[in-house]
Amino acid sequence: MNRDVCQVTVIHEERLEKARLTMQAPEEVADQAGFYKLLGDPTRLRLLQALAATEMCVCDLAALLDSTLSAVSHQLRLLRTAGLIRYRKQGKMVYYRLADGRLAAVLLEGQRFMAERM
Amino acid sequence: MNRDVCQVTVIHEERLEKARLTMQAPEEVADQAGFYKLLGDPTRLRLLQALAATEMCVCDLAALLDSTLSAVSHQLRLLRTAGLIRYRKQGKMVYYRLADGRLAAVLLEGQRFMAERM
DNA sequence: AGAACACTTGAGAAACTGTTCAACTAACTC
DNA sequence: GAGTTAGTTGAACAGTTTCTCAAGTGTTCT
Repeated sequence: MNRDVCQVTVIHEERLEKARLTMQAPEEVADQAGFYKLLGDPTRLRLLQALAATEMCVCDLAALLDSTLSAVSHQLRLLRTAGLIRYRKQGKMVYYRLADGRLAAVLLEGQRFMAERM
Repeated sequence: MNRDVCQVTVIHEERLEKARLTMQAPEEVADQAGFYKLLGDPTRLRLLQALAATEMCVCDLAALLDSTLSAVSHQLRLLRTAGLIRYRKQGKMVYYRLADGRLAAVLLEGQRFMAERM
């Protein structure tokens, strides 16, 4: 954080104004960045891609990612508390699924974006 | 990483098969997660949102984010080497812009997703 | 040439992240 | 009840990230 005042010389004040219009408020930016941060880890992204296909229990997910129950459970908790996934208990098993079908759409759009650029 | 073999019991083999179809290959997942990771930092996300509005020099961006030239330059380098932004030099100033208009679309879709969920 | 400006870069510190391991809960089985 | 299985949780550790500070580059100005 800066001391008191921004000492940096502003060159194009009109561009700053234009940019301020399209930018989100600080709190919204934090939420948005938090969302992307969750997608920004390979383990979590694979979990989400898997759950986009079908509901699965933790055991399945651990086997699919060739990981441990513990590691998967920790990551599922993060996705869960962020509201990206939901779960239901059945006996001693816990089934996870995407909370929102539109998340699958967002993931697909991200894949398309990466695939199409050169 | 696991030792040799996955000791986890697979409960629903058919679900794993279904999931494997929608999931990306490991290398693609890494790229995709790397992309989201870049968006997952408030400073970088604000830079991208700003550049989605208009081309700007580093000085402008530092003033806009109330940050330092150094901090902004470090983050711009990450976005630059990832190919998300480009720059042109004009005299002693460096103007940055989004490399791809579709990135602005992706950012907007992300905002819409966050805004619409309850 | 020398000073000023816009920006970049490397190193270091502080904070954060993701995994592992061990201990735990809760449900099912014998 | 004792044992097993599915899953969660907390602590600890290794690795990563982001900022700051100081030093550097290259361009403009006088």
